[in-house]
Amino acid sequence: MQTLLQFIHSHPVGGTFSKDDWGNNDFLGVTARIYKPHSVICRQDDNNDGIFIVKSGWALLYRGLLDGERQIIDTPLRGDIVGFRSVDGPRLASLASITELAVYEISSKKLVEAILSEGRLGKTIACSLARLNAILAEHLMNAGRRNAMSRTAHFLLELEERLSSVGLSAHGRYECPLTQHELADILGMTTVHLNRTLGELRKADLVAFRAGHVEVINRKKLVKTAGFDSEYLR
Amino acid sequence: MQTLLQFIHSHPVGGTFSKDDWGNNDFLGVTARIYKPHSVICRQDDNNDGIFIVKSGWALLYRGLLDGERQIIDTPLRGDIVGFRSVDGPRLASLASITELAVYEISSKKLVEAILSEGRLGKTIACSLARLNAILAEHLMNAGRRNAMSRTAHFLLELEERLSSVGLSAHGRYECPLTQHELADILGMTTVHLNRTLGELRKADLVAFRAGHVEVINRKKLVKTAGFDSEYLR
DNA sequence: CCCAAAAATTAACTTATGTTAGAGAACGCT
DNA sequence: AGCGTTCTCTAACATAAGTTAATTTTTGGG
Repeated sequence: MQTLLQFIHSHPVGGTFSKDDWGNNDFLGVTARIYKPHSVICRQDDNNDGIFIVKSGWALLYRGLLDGERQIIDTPLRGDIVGFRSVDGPRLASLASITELAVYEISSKKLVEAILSEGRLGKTIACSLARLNAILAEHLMNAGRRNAMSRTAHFLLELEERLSSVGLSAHGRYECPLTQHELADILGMTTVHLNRTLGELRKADLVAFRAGHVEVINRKKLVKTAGFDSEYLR
Repeated sequence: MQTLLQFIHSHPVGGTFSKDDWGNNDFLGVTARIYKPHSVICRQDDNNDGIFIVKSGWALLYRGLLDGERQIIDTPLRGDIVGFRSVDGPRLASLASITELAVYEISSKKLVEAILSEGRLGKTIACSLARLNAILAEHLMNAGRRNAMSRTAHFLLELEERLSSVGLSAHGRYECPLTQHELADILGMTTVHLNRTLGELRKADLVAFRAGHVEVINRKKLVKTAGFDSEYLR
């Protein structure tokens, strides 16, 4: 079985983890786990304090409203950190797997201890969180200031970029196991309207999203309609 | 003049900074600055790498789209950190003062050096970023899944809570120098519609926002229409 | 290979929010 | 105190996106 050390060493993504980050703690308390597709890894409002680092697979991080609606906050991908909070307290969001999902788990307390004794780790985590910040800020732009078409285009380009940086996309093609319903939840719109929008994007020969597969057809036009600049993902 | 040390020590907000955080670095390279109202502190796409910690005053952190529209990402308040990036590169957002704004500035490189040598600082920054993440995630909920009325209600309650935690609000009242135009940019809607919405909130005796002053009138009903739970701000 | 369930698609209709335009109110100079 | 500028507020109208509902297609288990 691959250790967190090996994983982090071989996938310098999300926060560019490296061996030195963990100093002499030697990964005490880190557990590797595999979840089945469509299982709930942790629930909003729960009081356990585990933090997850995605090893492989697709997941959804989401928050529910009182009326039963939910908004997907992010789709954590390989190397991303999930569940780090500034203070003790219940979880702010739920995490569910879409595909089979492999993660490393570590308790919040252990991680904080490790950060305190090893400056490099603190830097790594801070950088990873700063990147997540940038992604969330861009999603906020999407939700607030872009229409359905450019919003959808923008997110499909973001996914391509993020997947490509971890070796899961090439030549404008990638596998995306999200249903239209899930994608609509991410983009803060209705399934029906997303479907209309995907149709338009296809008809305009910009991107095609069918059967779990995304294909960028006319990148130049797509980037333009999306108003996409990948800088925020660096 | 107050030093960053003293400030951070006396305002354990945002990331609960404390004296030890800075170890033996003794705040080298930290500058205190004061900006006039309505000045631009830093610009999106600029290449300087300064990081700001807000000491007092109101500011807007925003990102512009190509078509000239902008989305306000956050309103950094006392104790908040602005501008930390995961990698070198141009700024992702602009920062502008609304009122007179006092900040501490430190170069990104210096801050990273300090983090590397002092674990506590890394923890502090990471926690502060985690809190900002939670705030952005909640704004995303707002933009994606709440209508104009609950969105507005939610943000006014958030401001109250954040200001209250730094001693700038009490008894459901606080000063808020934002114009309706700025508030609309934050909430991702038009000035006209925000105006309508504020009118409704006033007529329903939930909150009143007039002349730079906010007053919560019926908290219980307001919290309910907003679907507000302050946990994410802790 | 078939069937049930889930996902995608389309259509008709409704509604929340955007747009444009203008008038009144407040603010900040000089 | 006056005057221009920036805010606030309203109204009439336009439209993107939501709702409901039904049909077709795909998927996965037995």
